[in-house]
Amino acid sequence: MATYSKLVRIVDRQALIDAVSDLSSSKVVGVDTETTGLDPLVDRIRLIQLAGDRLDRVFVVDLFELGDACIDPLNKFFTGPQVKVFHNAKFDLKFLRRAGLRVSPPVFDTMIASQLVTAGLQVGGHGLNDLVRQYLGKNLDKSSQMSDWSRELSDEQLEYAARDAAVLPRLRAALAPLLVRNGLVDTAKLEFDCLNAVVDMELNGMRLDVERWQALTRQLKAEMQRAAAELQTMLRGASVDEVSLFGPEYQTVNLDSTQQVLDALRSLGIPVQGTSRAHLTSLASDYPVVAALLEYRDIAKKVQAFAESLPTFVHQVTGRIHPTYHQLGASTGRFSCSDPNLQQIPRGVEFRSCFVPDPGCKMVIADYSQIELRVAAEISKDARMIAAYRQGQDLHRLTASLVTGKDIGEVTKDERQAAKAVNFGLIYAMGAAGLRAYARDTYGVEMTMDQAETFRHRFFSAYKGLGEWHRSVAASRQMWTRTIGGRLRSWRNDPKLTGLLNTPVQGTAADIVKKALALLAEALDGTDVRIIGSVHDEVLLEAPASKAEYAAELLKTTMEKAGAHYLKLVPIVAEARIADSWAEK
DNA sequence: GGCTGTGGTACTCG
DNA sequence: TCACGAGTACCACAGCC
Repeated sequence: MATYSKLVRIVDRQALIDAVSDLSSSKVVGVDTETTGLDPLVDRIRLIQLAGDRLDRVFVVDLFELGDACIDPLNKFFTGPQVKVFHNAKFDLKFLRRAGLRVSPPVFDTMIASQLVTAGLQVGGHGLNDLVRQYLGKNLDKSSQMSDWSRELSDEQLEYAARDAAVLPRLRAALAPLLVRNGLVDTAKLEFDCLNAVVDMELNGMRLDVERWQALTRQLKAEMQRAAAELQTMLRGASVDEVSLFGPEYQTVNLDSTQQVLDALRSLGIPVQGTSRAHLTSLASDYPVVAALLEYRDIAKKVQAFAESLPTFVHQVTGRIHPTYHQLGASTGRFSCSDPNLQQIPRGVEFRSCFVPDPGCKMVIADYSQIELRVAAEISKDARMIAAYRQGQDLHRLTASLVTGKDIGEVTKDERQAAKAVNFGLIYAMGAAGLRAYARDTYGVEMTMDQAETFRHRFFSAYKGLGEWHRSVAASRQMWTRTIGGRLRSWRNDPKLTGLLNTPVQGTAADIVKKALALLAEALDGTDVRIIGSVHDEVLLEAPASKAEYAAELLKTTMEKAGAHYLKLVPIVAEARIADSWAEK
């Protein structure tokens, strides 16, 4: 598949300067890299391929030949006005950054563009080869992809490298009209603009106080063993004689097997439907063995999923944890995170206090205040919610006063807590039964079925706009939704009402966080304040102690500015703090 | 008997 | 029995050599 006529291998500085000059005639330049491995913290870039859309040549820059002589000319190009087209830009940007090269917008990522236009519908892959096949009707030979790029390069390798870059401007030309047609230009720009922040978060990672973590792990494991032994004895209650006859090894239950645990509970005469927490909580007060099981589960989860696994992710070179952020990992537009998933580290102080800044540094942490409720107020245009937020009122307290009939000043702590469950549950059209269960399990709030029904009724009498929004979405029978920023999600089969309501709210919150990250990456470029993580409504920075105040102020104002970019009726508030670990409030 | 992949369950987060 | 969105660990099972 010939997509270019000439491959120009660049091995000296002057040739590179000439090449960059030639490329200035192109508005769009495909960029790809070949690296000696997959880890930007260990491996190195061998080649950078540049393919201008107005040239029939592809420049293949050999970094092993050029060394640091490439930095200035390439930085001139990468900060220039041309659209730099990548496929899976995050991968290349991380390696480029490590080589001292920073790419400024405009950037176009064909993988992200493809994910956006399919809007959450599964359509096969978004690999480069998938896109070339789909949009250009050709097949790419990827056989050189995993070849050894650290030695003398064969013609075949060079051709492969050039071809991957050459195809990118053409892919962009195919994808850009689809973004336009689907109203996704702003969303695409948002995603492209926050690439540098994602690169920051992955390259910087977070520091784990390993000794502290290991001490925690030892303690949790001891607790787990105690809990397991106790539970094991209680589960064998019906067959104590057998145990005394055949020894303690007899009839042990695999505590991690729901099947065996269920059988054991039933053989004790306990009427269990399933072994999930929802089934068990109501039985815990009557059956000590059930309480023991819940306690064991609690500790076992912490040991197995977190305590033992996290240290395996500490990087050999940096000593930090570098997770992978999946920019479009969730179909609402949120990030997902893996290897490890730092977005689900338990909230408890004992865990989060192990995440610490480097010596001499502070963590600067900010989160949005009730962002989803605020977005729901904006989308539904509910007059009462909007007024409350404009006046800086506490919405949970307001809801408590509306459903109890009390004055705002007389609302108790417990009532406010109950109202939290009411707010979060009911904005997405939860039923009374669901509300009751949700309030109990999530907030420890007990309410009768009648109370739940009454709360629900009063809630929608108070927030009429919210109810109207629910009715209009239910009546629309739409197969798609959009966030305020225009992000699209489509369904193949009839979506549930709750999904139709939740997606634009969660997605708009994601738009806001991404906008904040994009602004931050730009504002912090060239400083020693680092973006180290993001958890849905929270952004974490690490800064030298002397700059922590500045960073906190910048973080708060930037996050609020991002909110104001999307929300016009409701103010968005972010709260920042300076801390010596992730745990401090 | 041991390996791999898959689906289900349970639990963590916002 | 739980509003939405995720990832991971574990078990159970099917299919394979």
